[in-house]
Amino acid sequence: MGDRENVSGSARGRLYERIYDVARGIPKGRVATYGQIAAIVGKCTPRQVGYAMAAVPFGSGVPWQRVINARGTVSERAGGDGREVQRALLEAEGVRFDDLGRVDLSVFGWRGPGLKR
DNA sequence: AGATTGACTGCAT
DNA sequence: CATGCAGCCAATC
Repeated sequence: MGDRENVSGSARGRLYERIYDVARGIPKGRVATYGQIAAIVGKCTPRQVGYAMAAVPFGSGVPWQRVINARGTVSERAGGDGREVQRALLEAEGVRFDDLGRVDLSVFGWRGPGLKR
């Protein structure tokens, strides 16, 4: 059978799978930026991370909500809604947002794989 | 093969 | 803090 690496219908894994793997490494109650993920994965830019996150299948086990932009804000993605859902999920994990809807990356920002706190 | 878009980043104004 | 511009690379048309 042709091994076509068919991941969830569309898109080949490879790069995506690598990004998902890093995303799964984000501890609960912490958030990482697209640039951070890209740096850990290597050979990939924040755009690709964002693109990969947009392609995350629902319930795939990837904490896509823990991935936000470098400004500590939640990006407004296609569809318009969902941004508030992401915030609710993060708050449920212990991440605190300020009145402007921003997260203090110096406190909740993930420092990297294996490095906790 | 070329043009367009995109859950980004960083710096300049 | 808002807006604009350049760099970046993969997916889509």
